Amino acid sequence: MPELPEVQRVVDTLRPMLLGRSIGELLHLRDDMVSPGGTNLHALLPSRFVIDVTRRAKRIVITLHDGGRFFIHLGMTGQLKVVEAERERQPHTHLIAPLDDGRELRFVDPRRFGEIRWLSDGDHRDLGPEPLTMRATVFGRQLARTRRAIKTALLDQKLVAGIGNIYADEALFAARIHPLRVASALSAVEVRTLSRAIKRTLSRAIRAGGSTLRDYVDATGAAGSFQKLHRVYDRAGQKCIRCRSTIERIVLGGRSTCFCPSCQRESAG
DNA sequence: GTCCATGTTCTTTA
DNA sequence: CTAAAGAACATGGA
Repeated sequence: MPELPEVQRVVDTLRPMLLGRSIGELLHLRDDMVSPGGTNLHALLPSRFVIDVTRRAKRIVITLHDGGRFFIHLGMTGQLKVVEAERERQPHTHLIAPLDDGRELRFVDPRRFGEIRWLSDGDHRDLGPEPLTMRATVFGRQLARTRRAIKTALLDQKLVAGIGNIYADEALFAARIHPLRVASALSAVEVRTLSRAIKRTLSRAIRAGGSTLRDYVDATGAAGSFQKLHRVYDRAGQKCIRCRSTIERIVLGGRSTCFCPSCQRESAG
């Protein structure tokens, strides 16, 4: 469920519900979801209050009043919600943190690809620039260093952080760049076009509340609607909205990749 | 039973 | 060193 737009949406809806709230004794914690191993959230969270909720890449970062910080990564199926305490618990709930307003912060993740990580200083170092605010020249410098396919490069969180399978395909379509093009072989014009396409696509997706394919909801439980605006993702076999050609699907880096063979030509000419 | 899935990381292979 | 391919993690839906 979660790429940058979905995570941003969770942060935006979570922030007003958490700011200034203090956390009580944890009611439930599956501690193998917590890293580094051995981190004792039962000791770290209670009686502290939340002063900030932000996003870095696909991570939801919560800052406490004494400077302690942790993040939650939603993996594929994670949900982070604030609900009334008496609300029935969903299966696969791995964290329940009671708040001082009668509500609870809950983390639900059936596939358990997500994680809760206590942050020590210097974390996030392994992540590339934020795509919404990066300069095109920085992006270009990153791309120039790799001969991988551009689609594969976009999914590399060290190269640029926050893009996943949906938005990589959608941004490449918007920029009319074939997913198999060698990253370092893109022209300066193409790099700028792609940089802009990424920002525009992500911004539109955030405005639409993200893409809900199956599980994704924001912190209030609301689904997104950007899936209705997908041009190529999950549209293999259907007609391109721009040229009526048939959208193709290939497998790249183990991920399915959808593109329009006519709008996104493989040779630069 | 099969295949596929919005993510990340590790291993093997070239 | 780069990077591609495959598997792994765990669960559920079609």
